[in-house]
Amino acid sequence: MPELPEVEVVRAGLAPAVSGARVAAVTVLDDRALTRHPGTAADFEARLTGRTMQAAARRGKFLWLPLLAEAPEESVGVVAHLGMSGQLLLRPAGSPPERHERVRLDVQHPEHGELAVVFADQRTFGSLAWDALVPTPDAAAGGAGWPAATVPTQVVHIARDPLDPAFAEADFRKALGRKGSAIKRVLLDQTVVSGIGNIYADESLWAARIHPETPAFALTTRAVQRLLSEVRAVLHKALAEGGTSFDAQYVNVNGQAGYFAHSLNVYGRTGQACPRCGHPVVRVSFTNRSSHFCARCQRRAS
DNA sequence: GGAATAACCTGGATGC
DNA sequence: TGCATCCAGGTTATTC
Repeated sequence: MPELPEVEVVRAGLAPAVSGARVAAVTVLDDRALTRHPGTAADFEARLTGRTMQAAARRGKFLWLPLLAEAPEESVGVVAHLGMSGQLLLRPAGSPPERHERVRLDVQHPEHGELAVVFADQRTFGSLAWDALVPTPDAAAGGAGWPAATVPTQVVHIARDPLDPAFAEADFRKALGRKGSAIKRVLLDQTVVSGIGNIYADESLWAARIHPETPAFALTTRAVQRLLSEVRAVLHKALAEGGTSFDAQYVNVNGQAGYFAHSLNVYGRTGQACPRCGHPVVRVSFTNRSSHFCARCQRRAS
């Protein structure tokens, strides 16, 4: 499931291939890949064809490809979200269709020549969209790979992620102090902190020895600092290992899987011994999904 | 206004 | 073997 490390691996893989590349053709094979696009598939194809991409940018789990301006004051780009199973793949020009391929961009790069940027998505929760870029509320850089202080309108409500140099720790602590919800729910709230999904929430809470159902406001300042430190450590480690791949759902732009699944301590390890204390890892239902934790290491505070 | 929940979706795993 | 059901989960609209 693409969370921050997986999306960052994709962004870093895309960046050299799309920066400076011109979109020669756009083919939408499935309109469901454009659920966030305000117009039709034909509109998306027409807008993007002939445009030149500047970079590959990311905030949290959102990606965007800013386009070179063709008019004064114009600031636009293509927003991408991988959802549950989306993939952005780099393929040779004219390569056969990928399984679950939804959109294909045929691009021409001044150095790398002709390439295909393929958006494939099994469960169709991901999407692409044309969007305007607007100034960031804090006037800092938009996100990873994008030094300009702009973000797509669809991303402006998304908080900065913990690896962003402009991440405001004080604001994060204040937000937790106001939340009566379970800390895990807050970690998954992309308007509070972005980039964390179910896997890394479970792993970070285990590392910080915090029960997932602890009310956010009940965490001490020290506990919040420890949690943030563990979130960053988990994300950095996952990034170094190429992300988490359980099956073919997540791969990098070359179709290769990551290795972090081998480093998971609690996620998906129901009934297995906690690596820290040996107590069996438990799984509980949590708002349409699952939480995995060690009931001995992660005591619930009230 | 904040919090909780359902819906969207596909394919693999499981049970009968 | 074949069919039905369950499960995975990011985001957002809806409901409370």
